[in-house]
Amino acid sequence: MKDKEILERSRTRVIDAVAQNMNLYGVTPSIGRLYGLLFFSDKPLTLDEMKEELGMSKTSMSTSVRSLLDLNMVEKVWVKGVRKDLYAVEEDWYQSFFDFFTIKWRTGITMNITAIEKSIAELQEVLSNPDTSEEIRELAQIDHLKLEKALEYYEWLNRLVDSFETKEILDFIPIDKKKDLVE
Amino acid sequence: MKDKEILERSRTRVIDAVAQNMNLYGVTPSIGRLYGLLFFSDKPLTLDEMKEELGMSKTSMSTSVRSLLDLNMVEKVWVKGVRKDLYAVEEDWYQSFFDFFTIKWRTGITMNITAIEKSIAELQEVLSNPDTSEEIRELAQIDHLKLEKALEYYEWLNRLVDSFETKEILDFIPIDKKKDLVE
DNA sequence: TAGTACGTTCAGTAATTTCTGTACGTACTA
DNA sequence: TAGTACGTACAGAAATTACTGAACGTACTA
Repeated sequence: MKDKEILERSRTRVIDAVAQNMNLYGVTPSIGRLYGLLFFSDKPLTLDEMKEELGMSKTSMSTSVRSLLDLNMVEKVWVKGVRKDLYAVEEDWYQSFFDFFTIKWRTGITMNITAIEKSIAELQEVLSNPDTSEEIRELAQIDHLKLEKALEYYEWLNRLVDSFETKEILDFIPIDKKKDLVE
Repeated sequence: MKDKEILERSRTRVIDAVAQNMNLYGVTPSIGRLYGLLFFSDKPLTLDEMKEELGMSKTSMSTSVRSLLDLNMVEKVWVKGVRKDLYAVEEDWYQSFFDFFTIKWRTGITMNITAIEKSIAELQEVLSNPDTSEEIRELAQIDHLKLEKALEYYEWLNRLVDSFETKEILDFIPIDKKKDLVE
């Protein structure tokens, strides 16, 4: 049966590409392939089915699915009468994209802003002290300036992530290609 | 000398945060710390200075700097009379951000679009063949639909990256906080 | 031209990450 | 209540990635 092979190959090609792409975003290739499997599956899958399909351990399936859940890329599905946990992909890829980067970036941004603000405060302390030597004062001033610029950048990034989280970015880059239609 | 320590500590804190953040984007912590070092440095550094400062091998410095160069986050600086190569950070963090994601994402997007288009073509081939069994036809149709949706998503992502590359995103999310001033 | 200073290539090593199998806890079933 | 089916923690194994040091090529220097 040749056709079946063609379908299979067409899936595999896309799954590989998607997995590689997700890997670029810091997701393990295995997790990426699992996502691909779920993406093409016509029904939610159990851990055992995934294990079977990917030839990996159940433990791996468990932890991988959990990662995808944490990123809101996969959801737990409840089906009457089925005892095993079932999982399916979040169908809306835009939503997944926004969730992924909101979740992933927000932490980093917050951490950076906190660190920078703390350091700025320390530098200001040094600068406001009349006993500070001229040499130190100059160094502190330079660093202070750099940190202020960095802070501004992270605040901008925060606003970018806001526009992901609220989906307002879609007002600027609409899904519908005809962006300039309104004008 | 207490003040010097404070300055040092304030730098280290930010460098660590930045490195951790970059790690989130798929950059090695070592490379992140190197970037931090260059960020705070008041002058361009040589490989030997970096090696000294970070306590790592020159080989590592060479490859790490190359990575940062590839991402346009660091640039080679030429100074009259200095034989060694000198490197400094790209001062404009927004530019670095845009370059980073343009470079990193574009490849993945292109790869995915290619793969998806190829698979779609194959599926259409199967679908247009009158000998195709009803069972196969149905499967192909479902996959085809999924791939069309995925394609739409990647094309959207491509437009998002376009807005990074052209910096048009700054029209929507301005660096200057007062976004709604014009209205 | 020989000598030296530099950056990089490459093969091997170290460190980290990912994966597996066993053991365990919980919840449903008879 | 005992038994079974399930998901997950955890420790060790396998695979991958990051790092190093020696050797090499190139270009400047005397």
